[in-house]
Amino acid sequence: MPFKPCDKCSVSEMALCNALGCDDLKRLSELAFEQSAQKGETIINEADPASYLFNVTSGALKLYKLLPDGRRQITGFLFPGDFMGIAMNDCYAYSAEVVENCTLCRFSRPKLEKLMRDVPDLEHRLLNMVSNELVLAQEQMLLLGRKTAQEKVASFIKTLYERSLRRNPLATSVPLPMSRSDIGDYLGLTTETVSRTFSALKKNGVISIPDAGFVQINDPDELEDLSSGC
Amino acid sequence: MPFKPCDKCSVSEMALCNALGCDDLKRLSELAFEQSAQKGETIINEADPASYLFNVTSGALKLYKLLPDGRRQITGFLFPGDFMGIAMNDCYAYSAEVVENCTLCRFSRPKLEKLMRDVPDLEHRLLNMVSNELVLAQEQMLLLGRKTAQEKVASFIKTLYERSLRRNPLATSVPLPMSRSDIGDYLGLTTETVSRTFSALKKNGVISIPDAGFVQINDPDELEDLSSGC
DNA sequence: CGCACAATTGAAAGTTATCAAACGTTGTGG
DNA sequence: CCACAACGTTTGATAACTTTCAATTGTGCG
Repeated sequence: MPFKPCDKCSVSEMALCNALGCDDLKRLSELAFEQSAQKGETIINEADPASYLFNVTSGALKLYKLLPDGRRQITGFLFPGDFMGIAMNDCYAYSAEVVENCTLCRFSRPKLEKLMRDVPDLEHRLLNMVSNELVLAQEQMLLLGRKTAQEKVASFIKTLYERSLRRNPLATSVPLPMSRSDIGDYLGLTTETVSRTFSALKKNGVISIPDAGFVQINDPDELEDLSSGC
Repeated sequence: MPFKPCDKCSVSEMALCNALGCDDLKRLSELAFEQSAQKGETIINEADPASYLFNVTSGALKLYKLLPDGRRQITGFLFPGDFMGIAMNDCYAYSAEVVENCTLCRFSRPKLEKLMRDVPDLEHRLLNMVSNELVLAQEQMLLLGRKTAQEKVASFIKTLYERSLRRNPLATSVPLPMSRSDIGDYLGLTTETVSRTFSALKKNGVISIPDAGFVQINDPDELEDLSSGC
C-alpha cells in the first residue's frame, strides 16, 4: 500500500487527490482545510463569489438552483469523493445544502489555481472530474426531458444502487438519505408523484423499504428495464 | 492586432486556441485537421470510441442522446467557437449531427493530450470551456425539470437572442436554423407544443417570424419575464 | 408544377400536478 | 416513558397541462 501523506482524506482514491505523486499530494494537502457540517446547513449560495472548491469526504449534499417564484431544481446529490464549486464568471452556479452530516475538504480557489500551474497533473485530474460530471449532466437531461415518472424513479434508484455496489459489491440495501421532496426536485416531479411511484414499485415487488432511509433492490433486472422503458 | 498563426480558424478568440501564445498556437494548429460537413451528416456516434475532439468554426450542429425506443433528447446546439467530443470511459457520450452546413477543426485526442502535457495553458483553457459547459447543462436541467412549455420556449429564444447580440449588438432578427422537432427534443416538448407556443408568442407580439429560419424579438423585456415565470 | 416534408391547428386522451386529508415518524418536554 | 407537536409520507379526488392522433396548410426542391 502506498504511503498517503494526505491524512485528512479517506477517499483519496476517488477524489481530487487521486493520481498525484507523494510530493504533489503533500503540497495539495497543505492547502486543504477540513470542515464539517450538519444536516440542513447551506455551504454555498448561488451567485456568491466562488472563493472555494470543495471535496466531499463523508456524508451527502444536494446542489440546487431556484426560479424567482421558488420552484427548485436539484442538479445533483454529492457523496464522498465528489467535488463542488465549479463556477462561471467567478460566481457559484448553484447552492449547496447538507443532506446528511458531512465532512468536506475545502480549497481556496486562487491557491488551488496557483498550485495547478505548478502541478499539471492536478489540473488534468480536475478536467477529468469535470468532464465526467458533464457526461452525467447530459444523462440527467435525457431523464428530465424524455422519461416518464416511473422511468425517472427507476433510473434514480438504479443509479444509487450501482453507486452502492461499487462501494460494497454484495449490498442489496441502498441508503436513501434524501426526502421525497428532494427526489422530486431532482427528477422534475412532485413529492406526491415520487411517493406514488415508490408505492407502485413496492407493489410490483421490484423494491422494498425495510427501514426508512433505505431501499432494497429485489429485482435489479426489472429495475434496469423500467429505467429506460424496455 | 496580434499575429494569428492559426489560419484555419476565424473564431480563435472564442475557441480552444484562445489564450495561447504564438508558439503554442502554432503547435496546436499543426494538429488541427480542417473538415467540412453537410446538413444531416452524422459526425460522431454515441458509444463510439472517442478518437477526436472537435471545434466548430462555422455552421451549426446538434448533440443528442437516444432511449432504446427512439425517444431523443438534444443536449445542446453547437455554434462557431463551441467544442465537442467530451467522453467518459473513452467513448462519446452523445451523437452529433449537422444542422447547418459547417466546418470543424478536428484534433486527434491522443495527440492533443500529449500537447496538453507540454502546454498547460491548453489544458487550462479546455478546463474552462468544460466548466462553462457544465454550468450551462445545469441551467438546462432547471429548464427541463421545472419550467412550463411557455417558459421553456421563451428561455430558448432568449438564449439564442443573447448569443446573437454578442456577435452583433444591433441585431433584432435571430437565426433559427433548427426544426420545430429539434427544438422540442431540446426542450422536452413535442413538435406540436413548440409550434403552438411560438404561435402564442407571435399573437402576444413578443416575437415575429419575418422569414422561415429567423425570429425577430419585438419585446426583449417581456421575453425575459416569460422565460422565468415572473 | 407538383411532390415530399415541415409546420400549424384542432379535438380528445393521458399523465402528472394540485388540493386535501389521513397516516407515520421523529424529537422534545412534561 | 409517554404524549404531543411538527414534519414528512402516503393516498385519494379532481384539474390542468401537455401529448397524442388527425387533418390542413405552408415551404423547399427536383
